[in-house]
Amino acid sequence: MEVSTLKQIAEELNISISTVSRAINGKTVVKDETRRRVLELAEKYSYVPNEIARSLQKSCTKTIAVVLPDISETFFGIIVNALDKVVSQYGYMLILADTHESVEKEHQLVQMLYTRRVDAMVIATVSLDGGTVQNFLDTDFPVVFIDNIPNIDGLEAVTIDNRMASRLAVEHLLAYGHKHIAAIFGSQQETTGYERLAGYQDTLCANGIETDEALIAYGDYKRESGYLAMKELLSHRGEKFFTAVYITSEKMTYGALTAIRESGLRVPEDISVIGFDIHPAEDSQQQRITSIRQPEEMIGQLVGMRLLQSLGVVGSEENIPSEPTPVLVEGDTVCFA
Amino acid sequence: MEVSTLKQIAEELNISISTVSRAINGKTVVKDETRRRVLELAEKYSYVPNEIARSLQKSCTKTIAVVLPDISETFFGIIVNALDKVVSQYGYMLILADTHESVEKEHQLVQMLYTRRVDAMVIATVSLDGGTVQNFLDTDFPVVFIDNIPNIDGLEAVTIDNRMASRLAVEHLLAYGHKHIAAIFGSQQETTGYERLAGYQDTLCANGIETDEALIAYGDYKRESGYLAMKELLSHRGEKFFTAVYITSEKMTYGALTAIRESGLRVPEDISVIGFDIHPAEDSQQQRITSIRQPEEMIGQLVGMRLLQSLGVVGSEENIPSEPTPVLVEGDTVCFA
DNA sequence: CTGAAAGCGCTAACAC
DNA sequence: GTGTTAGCGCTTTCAG
Repeated sequence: MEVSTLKQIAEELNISISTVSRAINGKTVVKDETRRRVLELAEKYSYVPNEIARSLQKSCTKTIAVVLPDISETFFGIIVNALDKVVSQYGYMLILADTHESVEKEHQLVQMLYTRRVDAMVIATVSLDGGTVQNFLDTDFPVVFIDNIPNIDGLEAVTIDNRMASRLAVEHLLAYGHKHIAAIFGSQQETTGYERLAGYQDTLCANGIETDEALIAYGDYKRESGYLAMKELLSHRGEKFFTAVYITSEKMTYGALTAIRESGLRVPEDISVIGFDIHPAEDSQQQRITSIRQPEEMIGQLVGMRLLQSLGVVGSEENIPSEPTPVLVEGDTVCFA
Repeated sequence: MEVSTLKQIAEELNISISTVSRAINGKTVVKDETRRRVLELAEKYSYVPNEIARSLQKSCTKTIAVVLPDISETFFGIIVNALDKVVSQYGYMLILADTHESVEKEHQLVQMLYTRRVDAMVIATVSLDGGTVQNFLDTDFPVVFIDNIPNIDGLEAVTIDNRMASRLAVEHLLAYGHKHIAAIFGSQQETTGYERLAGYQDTLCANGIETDEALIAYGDYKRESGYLAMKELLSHRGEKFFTAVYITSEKMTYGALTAIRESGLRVPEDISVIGFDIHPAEDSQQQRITSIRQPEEMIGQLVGMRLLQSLGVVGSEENIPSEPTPVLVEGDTVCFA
């Protein structure tokens, strides 16, 4: 890195540091001649302002923390990409904290981010009780939650209507004549688990179908749990028959598909499947799975706008994109029984 | 954020700031009683050290910049995830700069990172001539290149042997009896474009097959260009027949597959396809494309270790994983003519 | 228009 | 063991 400082330039020119600072920042009025000389020398020494010093002085780092369980999930990748696009226009940069799905690591990282004096934070917490961010709740530190929202009042969150997501899935299946719809959900302690289950039950109920506990299984969003949950459902498909299954996460869907294939059943001929957050490789695959999808790009933008507003860099009158809405993306080859 | 500082604690306790600092950092010896009182008050005030002030003083930020064209590409996501895992163990955090494939933005972001005094940088540059990072070349600032390596001597880079990658692909095709192998490459100004082409040609040559320029098309790694390149190849397939095509990026492969499908040809019955960096949704899809793959996780780890060494936080005797090697992952249903 | 002075919060000699 | 002193590099009153 460079070594030159305002001080060096000031000494060389026999003027004060403040004048050099002013010349470089173009803040207040500086004599043209002076500015010219300063800028010239700055160029010569390839002066690079020290943002750290500036941050200390202004107690603001122009940095936004992004805390995620796994940046390699496409879902998060797209959100971060879109978020970056928005906030970088205002000079903010993202500092990434990958918790690798660990609550302890999340605690630790949030603490570190705290010491680094990030200006704001967006977090997809894996801490079910929101314990990680308890400290922020009473402060005016801007935090926006995504994906998993702790069940605490007054949190700023950007998320889809998870009940609606389930409704879309179930109604789609019903429209195709399915009456026995199994499902796999995540932890009931997370909104993404609880709300999706509720939407599933409500929709069945509204259509005069009684919820059958035996058709519901639970997982932890990871692949293996989807596999096991599906195995279980399939194991008593004899007594508890079903023709379709709704699986509420990408990885669990993949696991479930493996289980179905291993059982010798075909999708969608024998069992219709609706997944969640499935990112098909565009339209290249011959066989695509029908899936509920979230508008990641819009979520990223929304989070960015909200953050920028909290930070006071854009006015609250700015037009913010509307709430993100889940959609059902139909697969190429899915024809229901 | 918290407001309490060492100074506040010191005043409250009527001791010096340095003692408080020492007590909290556990550096030198402090009387037990003193430490106890300091820690107690720190707890009460929920004191959070200011890393910014620390950075300024120590002129080191414990921050590593990651400059990428698109974080939502799974390839990069996995690398970043693995990199983070390694460096976070040593207290380093990643600051992410998404260039959105733009050279100007890359320039601008690298400049910003520079002012933020990041300690090191890993970059997948889109600046073909390496112009973005020219400034670093003579300094001892640690920079590791990935993916696209500017053609400049003495750069630290972590990348696969792209010639070998092509050799794997071509030999695989040859082994299945293909004699007419078309291919789509990226810009010849980038190593990822140039080396892959060279490997393709060398391998054909070594097997007594003359390279036919008419079977080679070029793209820019994006989806649309793969589509167009494939269209072109297919358009004169009458004169220049081929039974297989090797496509050197994930997105171009998807584009090409669309083109093939539109032409009414089937994969792999009519045309065998080998892609690059294809991330199949695990084993869930019935049809998977054969692909050259890079060990992203290892690349991330390797980059992390290298960086840590340059930063002097791990000794150079540490055992570093060996060079990443490309592999060929065979698809489920690909049976060659 | 420019300079002097104070300070952001912390660390690191160097004395006592 | 603990206090004093000096900054790290910059911004920002407040005078002149």
